[in-house]
Amino acid sequence: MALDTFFSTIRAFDTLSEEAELALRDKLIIEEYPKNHILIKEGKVCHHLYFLVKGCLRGYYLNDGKEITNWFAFENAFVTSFYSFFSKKPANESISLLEDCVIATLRHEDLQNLYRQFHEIEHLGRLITENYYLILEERFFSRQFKTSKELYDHLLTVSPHILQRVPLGYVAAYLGITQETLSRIRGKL
Amino acid sequence: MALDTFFSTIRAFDTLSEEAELALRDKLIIEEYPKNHILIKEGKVCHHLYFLVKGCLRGYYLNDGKEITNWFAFENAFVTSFYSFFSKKPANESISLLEDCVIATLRHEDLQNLYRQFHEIEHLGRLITENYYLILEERFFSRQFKTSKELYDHLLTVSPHILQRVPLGYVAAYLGITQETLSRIRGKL
DNA sequence: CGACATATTGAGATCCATCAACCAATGTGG
DNA sequence: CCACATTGGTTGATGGATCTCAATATGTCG
Repeated sequence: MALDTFFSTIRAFDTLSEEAELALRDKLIIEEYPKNHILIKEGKVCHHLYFLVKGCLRGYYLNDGKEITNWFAFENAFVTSFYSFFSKKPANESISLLEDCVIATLRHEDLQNLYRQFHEIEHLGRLITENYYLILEERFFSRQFKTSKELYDHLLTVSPHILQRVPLGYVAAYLGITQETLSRIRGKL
Repeated sequence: MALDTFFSTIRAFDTLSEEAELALRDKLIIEEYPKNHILIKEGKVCHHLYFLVKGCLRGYYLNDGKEITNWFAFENAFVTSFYSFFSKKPANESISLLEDCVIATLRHEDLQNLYRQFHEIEHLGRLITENYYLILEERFFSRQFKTSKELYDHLLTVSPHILQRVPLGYVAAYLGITQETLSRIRGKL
């Protein structure tokens, strides 16, 4: 079943009681969306937390009218505009699908109720949030201290298949450089 | 009392029951340290969460043998090597005091016990973690899309007094540029 | 095939790091 | 109270990385 990967992902953080797991499972909705579907639109409040079961997608900002891809996600990642989801304010970023995707959806309100009802789910939520904080911190750090070439090489070792699934321009933006620069970095090998 | 500012800070996130607040208060230790004291040393595991009651301090990395200040904190901020504190691995960064400081200290183990014992404290911990995530995300975003001058101007509106307390070089590193560049940006007004 | 997205390459401009000199304020020990 | 070191800040010259603009492949899909 599609939700198996969801539960094995969160089990890496902590195990839930059967009761809590059932309650959580009950609130998750599996949906399929086609490539290029807009999951979150900038300016709108995002009321859902998504878990990407299959496919990949990108988050991007509008800067001077141009889309700047800021991150992407692959299988088994939590996805949302964390800013909007946490703060209930309109999102600054949009999310659009790079492939056909299978996504598990959890309403903000349902999650809050689960947090309230199950201490262990709130515990899990805290651990996952901490983990995402560390990932972001690591990325911030890398941007500051590594050269573009190092960032690119590291990305390739972590996700060797990424260029088969994501256009070069998006990867470049993720690394904080332009597509032309990344193309040149790749050329010089 | 020194802990009043701590509790009014966390009350901005959520209120605790009297029982939970007392249990938390019981585990907090107020300490004073002199300027230049090293609160966290790179390479060591950080077992404490700190709350800065009075004073200011900076976190820095070593890069090519040089200290690069990555952030600083003022009154009413939570401070630690989040990486080390969350993951229990040796810290990548050090923290040193820019002024004499009054600091509330909470042991990692005590915090975990409080989390276990009080759902409401775990709830609070989740909210605060989410909040710190958003602050980091905002900072990451600003770095990507704003010019150094914009970053500097924004910093001045948020913390107009900062240059009275923090040497220019540290501020520059925080903004991701060198001291010389920041000096030039300031000159051209 | 034609249209549109994706990738490469080139040339000039720009921002900023680096290296180095210099200056002002402060502090310290003789 | 002076000589000197230390810290914090400014200024100048140079080079490197990368952005921008533009032209030109290379794909890919209806």
